[in-house]
Amino acid sequence: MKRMNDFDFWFVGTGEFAALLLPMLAKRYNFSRIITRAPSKAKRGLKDEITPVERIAVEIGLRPLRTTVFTSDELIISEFTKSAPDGIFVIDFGEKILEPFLTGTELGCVNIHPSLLPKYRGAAPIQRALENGEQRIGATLFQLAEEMDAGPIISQISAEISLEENYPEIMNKAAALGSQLANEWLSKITSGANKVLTYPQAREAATFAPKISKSESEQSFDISATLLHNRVRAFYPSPGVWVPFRGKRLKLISTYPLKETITSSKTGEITVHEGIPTVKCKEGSIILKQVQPEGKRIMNGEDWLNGSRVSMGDVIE
RNA sequence: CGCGGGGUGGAGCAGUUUGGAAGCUCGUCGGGCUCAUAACCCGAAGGUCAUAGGUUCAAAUCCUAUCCCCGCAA
Repeated sequence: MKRMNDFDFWFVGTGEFAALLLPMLAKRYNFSRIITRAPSKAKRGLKDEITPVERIAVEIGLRPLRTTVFTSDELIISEFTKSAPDGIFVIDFGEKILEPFLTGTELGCVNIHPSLLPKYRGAAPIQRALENGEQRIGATLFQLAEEMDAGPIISQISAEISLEENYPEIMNKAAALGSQLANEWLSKITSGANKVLTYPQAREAATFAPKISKSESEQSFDISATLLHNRVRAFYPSPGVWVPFRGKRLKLISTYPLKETITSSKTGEITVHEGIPTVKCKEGSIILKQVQPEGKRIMNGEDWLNGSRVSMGDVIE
């Protein structure tokens, strides 16, 4: 029987979620290859931006291999053909996995998805779940199949979340859940060989979580306080939520919804609630705990109130 | 060399165009009022105006260089 460290895996990932999982998985998994995307020109001054996975990999002493298009990368394919690993983790990678990788290993390609599949298939599962005000999130370990996020499930776990938790916090939680699933799976593999059961996803229950588009980051107070709050916490830190204010953008960083509606005030009007700015929404009102005016750094609502000479004015739109 | 905003007592800002005594809203500390207070009144402390150099009788303000923070775009 093979022991834990006899199994050889590849880790293929790009984004923050994969970057969180890599060190957790690397504690017990033996990754012979870390594969991530090549750096791209990005941000101010258009500097080379390495992927979160590469950053973390280097931090923990692993040497990642960069690729532009994984599935057609000659070098990687030839290495794979020569000596395929026992299995591949493909996490938050942003590219559809094709043959020879898909079915070319003993244990297959597995993915850890921060959702309770078949709900929230797609690119932004956590964000969309938060936006919809879900009270439970989860993680799913499943086998990759041809159809996106539709493969058979190995295991799944869920957890309760609160109204105050935002996307990065939930992502951390989901990663912890995901690594737990991965570790349990490894234990099963090492003890019971290939007797890991999977079950198909309920196709008719599937929902989709499309990427957050830039245009969604402009919001107004003409929706319910709860929905606005959910979007603020879901879209943070990128692309974030902003409202137009005095010709510039005012990013809403951290908020909290109130059921109460201040009567006799109109939508978008600012009142001061215990020193903290509060804005009336279509339904209820929203407390601005932290904001970020364009060109400034993140600040507390009170500070913004102090410096910007805001009082009982209007926030347009 | 993608575009742009900014660095001023502990916080957030005004003042820079038209050089000439360091200001605003808060916070902190002390005192007062009050049954009491996060409310109100009075007072105080606290600043190399990012850094270096230059122009000038005089620089937060004009010129040059550098560092740092941030928004947009991609």
